[in-house]
Amino acid sequence: MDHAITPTGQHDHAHCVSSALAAAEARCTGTAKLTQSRRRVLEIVWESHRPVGAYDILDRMAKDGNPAKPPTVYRALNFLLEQGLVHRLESMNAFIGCGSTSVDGHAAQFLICRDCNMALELDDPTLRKALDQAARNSGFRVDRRVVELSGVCADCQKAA
Amino acid sequence: MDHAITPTGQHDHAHCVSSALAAAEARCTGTAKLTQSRRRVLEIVWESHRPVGAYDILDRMAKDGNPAKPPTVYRALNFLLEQGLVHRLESMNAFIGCGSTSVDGHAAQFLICRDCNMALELDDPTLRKALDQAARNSGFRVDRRVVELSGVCADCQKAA
DNA sequence: ATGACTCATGTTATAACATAACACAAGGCC
DNA sequence: GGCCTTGTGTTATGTTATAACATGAGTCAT
Repeated sequence: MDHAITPTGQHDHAHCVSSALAAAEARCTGTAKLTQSRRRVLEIVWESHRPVGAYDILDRMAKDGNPAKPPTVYRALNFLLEQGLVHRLESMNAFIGCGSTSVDGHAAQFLICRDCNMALELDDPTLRKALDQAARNSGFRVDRRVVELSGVCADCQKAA
Repeated sequence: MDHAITPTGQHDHAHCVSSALAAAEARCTGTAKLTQSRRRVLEIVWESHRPVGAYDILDRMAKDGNPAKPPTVYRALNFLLEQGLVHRLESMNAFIGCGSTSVDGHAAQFLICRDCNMALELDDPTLRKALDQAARNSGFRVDRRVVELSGVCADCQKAA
């Protein structure tokens, strides 16, 4: 992403979506192709910076006139997860577009506002190192990191 | 807990359970009582240091001769979560006994071994501060922390 | 160009996880 | 006793996710 994303989403979202899609196209050039249904799911995920549930995506597709069944959506989501194009937020059973182009994108941390439901992706290498070091101190080798902090974002604090 | 817990559980587990139960009794002296069914669920959770699913608990209770329905178990689990006696591991939809007596016990971090399924609870204040600081840098106020690192524990690395 | 292979999709059914809503019981307490 | 709070029982249902099997669309070596 070459632009700032604020928690409230006061940004050029069309640009946001188009650059996400472009990045996805660029990444899926090999055997792993960004097919129609995968692209559609990715677009839906990127409609907001709020996490979206698999069944929300299904509803959205039904409204579109392209009704789908759960396996279709879960397959697309799993593909997008593998490609590092979306994240799964474990604490919400929901998905969000990956806003990082870094190699470590899937080591990201999330700040989830319980008021406005916005999820802000951090990609803080210091934090990642601190987490890995803590694990290493216990002899653990870390494969996967789930770091989800819930609370109230700056804007919602002001509003309250 | 006044004793070491190793990832492989090479410890005096009877002591482990009894001190967890004693701590629970001590905590639930006011209006929030540790009733029969709550105690039973807590005991089942403490049978191992592995996260246990709500429906595993139901199965366990059925085998005991005390069959229960899902709401019974979820109510007990919610009570135990409120009292800080168990944790929920979001990335596994499972529950584990809280091995911390500290005030910040619910800010814990977990190391989950994908081979032996053991979950080791860290309660690292440095890590907690680093996470809160990162959130604060984005203007977030943090209410709830989900930090779950999956990988391979020291013993399973040796075994492999 | 066809057979074999791989990858993606469609479809049905069901598994796994969690809660709503209502009825009832037990104990405190004025 | 009447009232209130807290906990439990029960039925039903909501929500999230996957298994299993059939079909189709493209590639590619022979």
